[in-house]
Amino acid sequence: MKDVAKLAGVSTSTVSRVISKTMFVDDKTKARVEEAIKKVNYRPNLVARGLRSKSGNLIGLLVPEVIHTTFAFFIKYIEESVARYGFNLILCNTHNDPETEELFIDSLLRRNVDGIIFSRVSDKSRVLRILENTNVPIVVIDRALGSENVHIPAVLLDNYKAGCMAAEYLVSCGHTEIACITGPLDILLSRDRLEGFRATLEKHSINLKNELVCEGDFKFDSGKKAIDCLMAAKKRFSAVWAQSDLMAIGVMREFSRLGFSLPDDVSVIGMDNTNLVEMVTPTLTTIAQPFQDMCDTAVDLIMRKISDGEDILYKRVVLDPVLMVRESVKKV
Amino acid sequence: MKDVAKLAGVSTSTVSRVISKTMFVDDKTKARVEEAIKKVNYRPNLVARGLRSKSGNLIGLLVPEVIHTTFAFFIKYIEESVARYGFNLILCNTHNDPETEELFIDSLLRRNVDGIIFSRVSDKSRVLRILENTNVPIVVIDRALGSENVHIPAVLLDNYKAGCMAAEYLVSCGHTEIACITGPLDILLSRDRLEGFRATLEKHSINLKNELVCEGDFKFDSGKKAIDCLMAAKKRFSAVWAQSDLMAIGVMREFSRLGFSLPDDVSVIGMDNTNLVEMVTPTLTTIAQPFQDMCDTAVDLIMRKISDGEDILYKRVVLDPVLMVRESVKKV
DNA sequence: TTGTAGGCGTTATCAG
DNA sequence: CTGATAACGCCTACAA
Repeated sequence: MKDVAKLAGVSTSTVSRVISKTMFVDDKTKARVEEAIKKVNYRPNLVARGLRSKSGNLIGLLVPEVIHTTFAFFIKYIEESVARYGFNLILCNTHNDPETEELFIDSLLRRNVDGIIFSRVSDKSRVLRILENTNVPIVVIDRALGSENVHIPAVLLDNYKAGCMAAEYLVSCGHTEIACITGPLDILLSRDRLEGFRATLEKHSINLKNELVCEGDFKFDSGKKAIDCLMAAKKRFSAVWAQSDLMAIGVMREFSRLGFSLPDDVSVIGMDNTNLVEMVTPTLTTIAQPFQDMCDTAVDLIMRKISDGEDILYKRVVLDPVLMVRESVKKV
Repeated sequence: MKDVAKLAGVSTSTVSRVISKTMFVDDKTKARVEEAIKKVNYRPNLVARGLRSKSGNLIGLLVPEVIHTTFAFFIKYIEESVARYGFNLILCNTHNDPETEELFIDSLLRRNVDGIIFSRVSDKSRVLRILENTNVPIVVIDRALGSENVHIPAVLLDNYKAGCMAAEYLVSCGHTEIACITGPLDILLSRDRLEGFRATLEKHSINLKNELVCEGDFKFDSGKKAIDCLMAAKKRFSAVWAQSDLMAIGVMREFSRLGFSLPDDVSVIGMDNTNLVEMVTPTLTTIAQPFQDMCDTAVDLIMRKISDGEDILYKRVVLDPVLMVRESVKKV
């Protein structure tokens, strides 16, 4: 910067002003400065800027896992979205471990990040308290903070409605004996989905028997295990909703292994609409999450807070799921 | 920091020394300082540290894509690896676009990152030249810089050997009429794999006909398309190697759709060993990439350069693929 | 419109 | 072993 200033015959403050475009600079000097900038190929140092102005155009993203889950979508779309704003993304894989979570949060705050996006927070309140006591904009994405009486803006899916849609579709296809494989039931969204599912079935005078509800963990293996469980208990059902595509595919895979033919012998509907749905046979009917919308919304909230100081504290955006019909559900 | 110093009755330099553990401090004063640190809950600001010492414990990672590809593994393992060193990761999705790539590199350098890991570089030389002219440690992972006469350390898979292993296994299962779906042939590793594959078949007196070689793009759809192509041309073959799991699964999916039974009618072997391999029916035999090894090696190289100043400039680590036998290849 | 000077929170250099 | 003091590179009052 000094070099530029010298070359252009101005002071560093003028150079700074030309770069930040925050004050009026005489066109002629501006031109000279810009030329000098090009000549020495000057690039403002973002660390120094971050130190001085407490804003280094950085966003932190915390996810509990990276591979082959819905979080990959959050990572992708959030990175793309912040990049559009000229920001960089610091990615933190918390492994769902509260301690790791806390460490990362600490790091991010010490880096003066401009915002933090959380996809899934563990329910440990110490992290939440840290977050409440900072003025760095925070947005939670994908997972509501349930009982905790904490006010952090969130971008969420209408999970209750997702359950309704899954049920409605299965019923419309003529199914009456229906099973459900949920996510971990200590997670609010799993319960919301189940409630919507159950309520809608009841609306159609179908009782979702408890013995046909299995708790999974959203992963592939738990879909397989759930089917093993149900089959071992000789339960009867013609359709099953798995609350994640991975589990749904686990279900399909296990039925195949057991010699069932899909969707003739049993119908499966998933949730998420990951890329996997087109890769299996039959292709998977599923409830889509609007990942990109969710991510864009989350980033927008942060950016608005940053630039306008807009009060997003009590904002809570709820987006709608979408039914994606493919081949894995049979009309009976 | 000032507060801590005041509370402990020392100067800020002493506080700094206690934190960085770089010089000897009297045990008693050290204890006082540490107590004061706890008392005011002091956390060193990483931006200021980054500015002063030009090292903010940050690593930049550039990938061409995030979702459902092998890059997800790189992201996961590299994040985990740098986290073990107490570093954070800045994730940049370049979309394979040279301009975006350049922008990100620029950003990273201006942030004084301690190192940059590239998984796939586009062949545009301007980026490479930037990288050569900086003293920030760089490691390329996964994709060699071919013809370019550029010296950047790299962590690579022995792709030639991968081709050999795929061929060897198919031959050992009795196949003699074999097809291959490659990655983009302007990428060196695709060619390496094909050459190893072809050479090994020839060693067994099998000629890999050009009409049985299809160029894909590593993605799911191109696997499907390749099969359409081969079938339309009424080619005969009993086994096919796809140079990525995604394409292999595209192949399987397309065969299923066309009414073939797998692996009885045709055998498929993939490459990568992604999580998908267990999700399809039949499960996919594949050539595994040691993703975690590759990532750990890449990060280790960078860290050694950072801490010991070790000269990694001409280092080139080549790791071996591993055959993973599952159900998708039939012995004939 | 432009220059000067001070400081953002650390660390490094140099005395003591 | 410890304390001043000066930077790191930039931004921003304040003054001119």
